[in-house]
Amino acid sequence: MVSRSKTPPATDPLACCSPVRSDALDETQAGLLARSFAALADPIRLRLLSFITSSPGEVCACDLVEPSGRSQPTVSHHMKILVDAGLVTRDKRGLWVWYQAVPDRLDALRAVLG
Amino acid sequence: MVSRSKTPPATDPLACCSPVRSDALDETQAGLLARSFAALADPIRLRLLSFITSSPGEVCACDLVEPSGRSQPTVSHHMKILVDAGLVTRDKRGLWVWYQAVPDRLDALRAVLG
DNA sequence: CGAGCACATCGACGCACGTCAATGGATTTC
DNA sequence: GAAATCCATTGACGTGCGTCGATGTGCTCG
Repeated sequence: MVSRSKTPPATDPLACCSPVRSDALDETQAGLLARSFAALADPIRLRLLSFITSSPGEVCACDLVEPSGRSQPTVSHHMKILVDAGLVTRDKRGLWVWYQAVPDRLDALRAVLG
Repeated sequence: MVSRSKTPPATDPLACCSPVRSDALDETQAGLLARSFAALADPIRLRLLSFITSSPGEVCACDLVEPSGRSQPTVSHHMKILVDAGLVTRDKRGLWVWYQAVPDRLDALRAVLG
């Protein structure tokens, strides 16, 4: 045990002050948000998301493999992470899979940074 | 080699279309941004940053250990990651270390999401 | 039905991350 | 100078991630 001192002698004008703020993130909130940010913590996934958000409508998976410079299984793996994070929707029509961004989720993440 | 087909038969109205957008993220840009997002991809770091951003001024490191629920070395480790990512500044005055958020870096990350 | 295509899943491999106890460095106070 | 305090660094451990080749699944067309 150590019996912390916390907030040093108040006589010192440079002493520690605010014990902690009240409107901070909850543990569960932080866990969910961290999982979403983790989906953005990879260059390939950032580029994949960029390809999708910079397109007006949907984007076909077949158009993501070549510009990303990764193998098809790797791209599929990363797209699954983006979909599981709720940042992108997946819609299979016929042989092809179409991806679309989810603006609400992106707004939620933006809100945490501001 | 595989000689992909790319953009399937144009006769099909549901066929693949946009090959790729032009204003997408560069590889180097994506790498730098991913490192910043990786700093937010951990619940403890999100809470630490939340403690700082929700405070009006600076926050003493001694006031971060207890509410985070982690050991002192672990908190120091995570704060170093936040500082290296440029999201927080570190200023040692006397025995104590004071942290402060960097709004410009947070704005830059917000810009990528919108 | 059978062949061909688009995409997902599996298995395996390195490598990086989160965590803590123990230790070290720097600074103030006596 | 010695003791005490705050914080950073080290070393070690388990776990998860990124990557690819190989294989599986579902769909379309002849």
